[in-house]
Amino acid sequence: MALEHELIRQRLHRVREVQALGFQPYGHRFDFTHTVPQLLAGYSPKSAEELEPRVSVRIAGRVQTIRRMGKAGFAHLQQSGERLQVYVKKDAVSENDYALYQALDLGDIIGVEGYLFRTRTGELTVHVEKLFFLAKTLLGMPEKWHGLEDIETRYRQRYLDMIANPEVQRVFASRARVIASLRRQLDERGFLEVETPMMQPIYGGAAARPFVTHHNTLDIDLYLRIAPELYLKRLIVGGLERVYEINRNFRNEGVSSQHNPEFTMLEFYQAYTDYRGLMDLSVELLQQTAGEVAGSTKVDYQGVIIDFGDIRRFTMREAILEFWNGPDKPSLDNLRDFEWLARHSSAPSKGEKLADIFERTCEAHLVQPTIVFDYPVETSPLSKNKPDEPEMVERFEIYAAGMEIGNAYTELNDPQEQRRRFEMQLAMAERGNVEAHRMDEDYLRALCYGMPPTGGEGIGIDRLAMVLTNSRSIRDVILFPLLRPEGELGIARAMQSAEL
RNA sequence: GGGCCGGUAGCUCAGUGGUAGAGCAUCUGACUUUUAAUCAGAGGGUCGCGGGUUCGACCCCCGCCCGGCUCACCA
Repeated sequence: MALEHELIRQRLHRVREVQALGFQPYGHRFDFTHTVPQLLAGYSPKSAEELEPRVSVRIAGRVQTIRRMGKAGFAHLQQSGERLQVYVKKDAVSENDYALYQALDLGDIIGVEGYLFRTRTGELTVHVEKLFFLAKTLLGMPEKWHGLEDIETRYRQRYLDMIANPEVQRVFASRARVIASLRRQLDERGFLEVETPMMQPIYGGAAARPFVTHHNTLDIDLYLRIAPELYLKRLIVGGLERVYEINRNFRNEGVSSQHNPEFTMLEFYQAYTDYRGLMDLSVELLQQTAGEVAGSTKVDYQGVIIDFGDIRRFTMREAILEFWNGPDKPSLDNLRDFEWLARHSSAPSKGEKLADIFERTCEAHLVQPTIVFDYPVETSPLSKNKPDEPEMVERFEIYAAGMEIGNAYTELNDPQEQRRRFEMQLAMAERGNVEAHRMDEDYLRALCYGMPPTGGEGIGIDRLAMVLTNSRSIRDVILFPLLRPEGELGIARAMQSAEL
């Protein structure tokens, strides 16, 4: 018989025991005076003498350790990833409370009432006078020394990961601070937060394959958005001159340590500026966010200090020259020459060849925060041409830790040119590019009403959070990353057969 | 999708072509300031799944499932 099965039986028996002592195995409200982190922060610096007169506390938490020694014992209660010790002495509590202490299992959630003191070894501890039972665990906790290390289990059962690996909670707290910081900075600058459709009849705003779903009553297929861009720019047409949205995008593509099929993007649009203005704004946003989240513009990422205080800027062609590694180093003129580009890339068009060479030559080297600007028109169907070089557009990307974390451009607001760009994309689609942009007539119509000159930018929240939390995989900053389903667990059956 | 690596007790991991192991956790007992508490004893396994080879397979072979890394693609 499986242990898990047996353990559930044992634990259900414990539930009876707890009830027999007059406690509810799944309690109701518990009013506490402090959280564990509050007590640790407030009283860790205090000496034993400073804990007089007695400081009375009521706290709740999950039992993480138990050391029983006959007529007394210790336990650690964990809350928000931090642990505080409690001491239960037979003489100091009621008979029932001591019996409850004897019946506790690792993982149970309890409350205690008592006062603070320091043990002989100096650890801040609650001297317990009263116990409360709040919730029973029926399954075993991960091992106390190594914790939960199996990566698959950590992602599938994130709650266990958080119990066993308290630093995980801190990562997600930092992720929340990234979002809060960006939101506050944009609000302060007069940007309005909006929400646009996630289910779209025509997808667009990025080069990606979509997820398809179906609405029954209307009997239409809809696409989960790959980007909110075209809706946000409709709002610019309508006069919301500074808008932003922070929410999920969905792209039906590969999964990797840098890609999850659903991911969080900040997109913001500002009328009457251009990509140069956005470069300056981006630098401010990133420096401020790094400072708030990591405590400094210099952050340690996998052993390398990444400095958001010093963000370099290269044109795409300059970046290729800068990071070219090997013989046959090109000149700037080479990078404008179709023949030279064709010798170094098999991508279909001149601009795609340049972008292809850039990605292969530079991306891995862009560890320090870097703005790369001026992109080929073929790869940027929604960006405005450079006036003096129409085959290039006013676009930049922000790289850090070898990843693209931002993408911005002067928005194309000429509807005739936009129409031609869509047609160019349709031609690319005919040649087999499954990610080429679709014709969006409704968006064209909006542009026909006149969109002010505008700069727009997207920042990948997950990747930024990776850099600022020193996380190696995007799955470490997404609470429930996409995994293949596990199949039947059999736990319902085990619980059923263990029922008393 | 390709290549490489992994899946053994609840957790962390050993293991060998010949009856499946350790530590922690669990259960029983001792212990009134311990802290990876300690001490004595006990239980717990379809060795990811399915085939094959073999007198005999956790181990060798084939297929499949799940995960990690990496390449391709993408942000």
